[in-house]
Amino acid sequence: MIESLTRKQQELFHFLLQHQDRFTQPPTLDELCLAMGLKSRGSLHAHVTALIGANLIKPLGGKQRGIQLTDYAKTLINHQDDPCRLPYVGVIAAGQPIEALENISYMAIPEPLKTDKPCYILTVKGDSMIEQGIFDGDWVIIEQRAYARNGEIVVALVNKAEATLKFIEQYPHETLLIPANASMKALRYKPEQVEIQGVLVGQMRSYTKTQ
Amino acid sequence: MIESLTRKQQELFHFLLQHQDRFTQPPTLDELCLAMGLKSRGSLHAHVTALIGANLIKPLGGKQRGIQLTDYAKTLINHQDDPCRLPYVGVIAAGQPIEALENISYMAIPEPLKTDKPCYILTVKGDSMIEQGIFDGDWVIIEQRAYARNGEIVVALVNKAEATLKFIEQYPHETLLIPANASMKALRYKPEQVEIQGVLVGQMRSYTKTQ
DNA sequence: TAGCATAAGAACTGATAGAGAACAAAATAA
DNA sequence: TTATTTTGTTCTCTATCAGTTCTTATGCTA
Repeated sequence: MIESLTRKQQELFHFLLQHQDRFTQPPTLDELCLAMGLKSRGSLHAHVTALIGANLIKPLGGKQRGIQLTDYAKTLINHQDDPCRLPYVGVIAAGQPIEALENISYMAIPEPLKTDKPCYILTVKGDSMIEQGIFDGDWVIIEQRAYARNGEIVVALVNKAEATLKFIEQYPHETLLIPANASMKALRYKPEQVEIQGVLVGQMRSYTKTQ
Repeated sequence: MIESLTRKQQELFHFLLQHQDRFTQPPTLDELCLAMGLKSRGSLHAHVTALIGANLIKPLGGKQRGIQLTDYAKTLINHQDDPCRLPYVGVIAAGQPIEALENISYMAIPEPLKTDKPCYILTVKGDSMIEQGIFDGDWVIIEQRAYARNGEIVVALVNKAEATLKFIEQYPHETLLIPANASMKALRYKPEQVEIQGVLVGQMRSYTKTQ
């Protein structure tokens, strides 16, 4: 996405990332022109349109409310500026798609619980990993990647519909998703049915909120 | 929600947030007009209506002087969770005193994993709490206090020598320290043998460092 | 040369903001 | 109670603002 931007477009994007706190309200084109030393809204608008195409800022559908970064763009800053804060994106319950939140919030995460790759946080619903010490209501930190080694715990999207947190075993003609719960069985799929969305790298639990 | 507001509407909302203490009673439209430099109540009223539609303020049932921030709006204020840092003080292994570190280090801890009382962090050694999802090598966040309710998980110092992480049950003539591990037995002590050093409030695990 | 990125500026359109009038409901004073 | 003032609500009208779409122009590079 970002690679397809021209130099000026990247410059604009980085400006928006770095100064997003500076604006209490989303900036107007005129304000951005002033800030970037341009004299014409029209010129800037072309760059803005490119950023919208790259899914970095949101179009506001005819409204006049300034331009806003997308959630996707915000995850990018996060990795650049403040490695300790990760996006909390929603809830993962076995058999359901990940329930995404309207407003992504950020949590400060201890350095050892994450990797230096992009990560995000989910809340776990269900007991499928209970024998691995992952309980209903725990938070998990997931490294965003599309592949895994056998024996890793992954966020897997099955049939493009159901998300689940399981051990994974991948063989040429079969992919197994294995719970850590004696009362549940391993699930067998064709490799193409299973899409890996991330790998477990950390886990957290609060004893004050849950009980 | 808040994104659906126009600039002026957001400005009004922020004004209300910042000056909510300033008004002993909810402000009238005229007072708000004065404060925001408007001359017409009618203009302001449109903004107020928009904020009501966004569930940010509520009218008080037809009464005058009615506008108040909603609970939802108040949650937006204290949303700034500063990454707070807790001291990492050492290792707790059942049967050993807490092995204190020479140099105490600090870790950034997510807000929900701690309390607003003083807390500290230990590394767990051993499997005595394995059925509670607390594994060898996990970090635990402990709220520093000298008392506990029955059923809480505590850091207990036994005979002023051995530290351990267990469920506690306190009775007039007996204190029980109960592991969460079917292969281990509960330990019985006289109350004066057991000193509580803190109560478990959070737990964390890294899957990248431990395996 | 053609093609692209960049910029300026004009012109257009719908969104937004504000003033003021008029009226209704509520609060206050008599 | 009644009369008066304050406050909330609805409306119209107008001016301005902000996003968009143009055209034009200037470098730069393959």
